Amino acid sequence: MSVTLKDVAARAGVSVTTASRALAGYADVSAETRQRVAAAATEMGYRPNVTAQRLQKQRTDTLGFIMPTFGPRFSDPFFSEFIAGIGNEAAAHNYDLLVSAHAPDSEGERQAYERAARGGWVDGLIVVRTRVNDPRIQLLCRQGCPFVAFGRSVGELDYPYVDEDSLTGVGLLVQHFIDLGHRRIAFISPPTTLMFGQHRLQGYRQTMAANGLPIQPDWIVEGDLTQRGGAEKAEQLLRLDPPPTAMIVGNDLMAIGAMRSIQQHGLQIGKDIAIGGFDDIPLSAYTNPPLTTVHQPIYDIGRQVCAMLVNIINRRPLPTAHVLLTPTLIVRESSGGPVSALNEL
Amino acid sequence: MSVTLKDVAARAGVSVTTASRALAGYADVSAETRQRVAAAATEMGYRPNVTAQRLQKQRTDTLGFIMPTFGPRFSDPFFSEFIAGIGNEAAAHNYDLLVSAHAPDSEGERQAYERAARGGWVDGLIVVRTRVNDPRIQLLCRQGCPFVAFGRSVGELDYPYVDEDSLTGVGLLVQHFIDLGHRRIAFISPPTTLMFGQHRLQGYRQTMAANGLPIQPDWIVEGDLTQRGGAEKAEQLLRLDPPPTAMIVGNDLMAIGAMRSIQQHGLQIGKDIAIGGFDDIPLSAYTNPPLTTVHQPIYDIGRQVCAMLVNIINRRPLPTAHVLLTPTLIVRESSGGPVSALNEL
DNA sequence: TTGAAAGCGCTAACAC
DNA sequence: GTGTTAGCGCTTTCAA
Repeated sequence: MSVTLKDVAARAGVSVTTASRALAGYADVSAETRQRVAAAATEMGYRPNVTAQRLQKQRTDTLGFIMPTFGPRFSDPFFSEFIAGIGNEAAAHNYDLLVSAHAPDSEGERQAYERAARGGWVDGLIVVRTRVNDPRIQLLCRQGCPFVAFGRSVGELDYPYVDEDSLTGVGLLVQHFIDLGHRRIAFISPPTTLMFGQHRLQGYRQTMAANGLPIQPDWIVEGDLTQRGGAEKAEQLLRLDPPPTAMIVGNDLMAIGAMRSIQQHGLQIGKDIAIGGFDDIPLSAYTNPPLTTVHQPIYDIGRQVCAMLVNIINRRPLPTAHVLLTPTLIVRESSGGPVSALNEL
Repeated sequence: MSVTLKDVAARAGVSVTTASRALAGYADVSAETRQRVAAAATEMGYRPNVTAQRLQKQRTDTLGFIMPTFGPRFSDPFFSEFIAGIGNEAAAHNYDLLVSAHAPDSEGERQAYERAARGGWVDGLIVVRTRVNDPRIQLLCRQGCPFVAFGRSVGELDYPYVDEDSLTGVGLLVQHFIDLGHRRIAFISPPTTLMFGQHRLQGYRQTMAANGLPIQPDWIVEGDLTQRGGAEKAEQLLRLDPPPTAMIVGNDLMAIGAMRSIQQHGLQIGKDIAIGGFDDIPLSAYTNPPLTTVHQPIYDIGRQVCAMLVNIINRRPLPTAHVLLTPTLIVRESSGGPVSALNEL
């Protein structure tokens, strides 16, 4: 058992209360007493018991993050970076970060959110990969549990979020390919149960339409955000006759998978077919060829989401409750050069 | 404020004590009382206050993981997978997982471990990327704080760990390249301040020696585990005269960076130069060309480490305190085929 | 079978 | 300035 405040107080020859106030830096403690208490605390190596503080203060000083994992061999680099972002920001505000992992839409996930919403477990939650009619958001809103999401949702619910304007982002990508001369542009969509899946898909549709380009139904397929998924869907697109000359892939991980399939068909990326991704994960600059993509500052988003949540918990006014980041297109070799009329036939 | 045990007790017309025992399933409560209490609890939506339980029980039911982050834009997929592993296992044992992020060897990291070792914050810790003379391990051992590490260390300290036999793993890789006819094999080492860096480097040295192959000092360079680092170091190796015909890279992330540099020099991987990595991250099967590497089951290691920790915390006997996993070589195209005598000259 | 009472370690009114 | 007292919500002796 470790050193308690009581021990320190005894050593300093004061009451527990005084010791508490001395350490908390209250003004109504004589300088001399404060000294004695501080000295005693240091000598004895006193550390306040956080659990006791929490029980008393009725707050946990802990933020929760329930990470949607899709099974083992799950290793989306997104989460490492995002957790580093929230973790660092949380630490800066003296908050702990509780992480748990559950399959999306599973019973376990539901219970975890339920538990959090009940209060007493964490002071607030960070929600990612918002879904259409997201039950998590509905629950948290209903229960009045503080949270901030990375991602918008649909419906009349108003809640604080940070999001990247995926629609515009994919638009940049589509326009880029169109400007290079592509006409048969396919789209490997993220799951459209995810809000950003919808946005990205919509960005594709809208920009194609805005350029007067018809979309073949075959050109749109939905992947699961993994490399494997990307590879499978690209495979499917390559079997079309005629195949697309460009593929826009809903995230970098799938794009990397897609590139692999294409190369296995003996096709050259950037020449026979152009590829664009989304996220700009660090790896995307190191693929062969490097991947054209849309940048998303994950680490900073993590920090920002966390900072907002801390403000909400402490009832501090929020500068803005809805942050929509403007995407940047990162052009690399996978988009290739202008398409010749021949290739386009 | 939410429903407390007191509320439930009042509703059921019993004392708090009885309510507590009824819900805890003690045998000395009449079936009828138990019923009433359970009903009241359900109706009122009672959830025990974990903080109060923790204060009383003098345990947090929480595991800590202090993730060594090397700055923003940090996104090693290792951590996503590892956290998913511990998170799932922890949840299965009704433990929470507290994650914080600190730069290795920083003051912040030291304080975080200090805090954990003091007790009261978490019941135990998971330590990764063990270092030579690791101060974290020394601290935890000294304080008697329960922990399990992923990785061995040096010194007389005996502590529970899971580790992969990196030495043997790299050995497999080196032998594989030697068998293909390579003689000038370079090694991009992980930081040798990390234990696995030492092991991997040693695996390289030993296997080269065992085959009677001399090592040029120039052939060994040290990288920082990132793609960028791998790219830079490969660049450096390519400037050697004569350059190596094969490079073994200390982790897959650096290997991917190295491949990029090599390709930028117009060289063909698997033909002009062979590459091998370590970790078998999911991505390594999707690089161009796919990467020969040594498999490391991160997710399962996370589970196993976590399970061991839970046993230790609950003073249950540990089947084995030291687990050393046997590595498997995954041969893919980046190792190319046999080297011709010509190429080797 | 049940309840009163003590206490986990800390904070905060309120008196002195 | 400092101490007394009363909890935060829960578990657990110990008596009844």
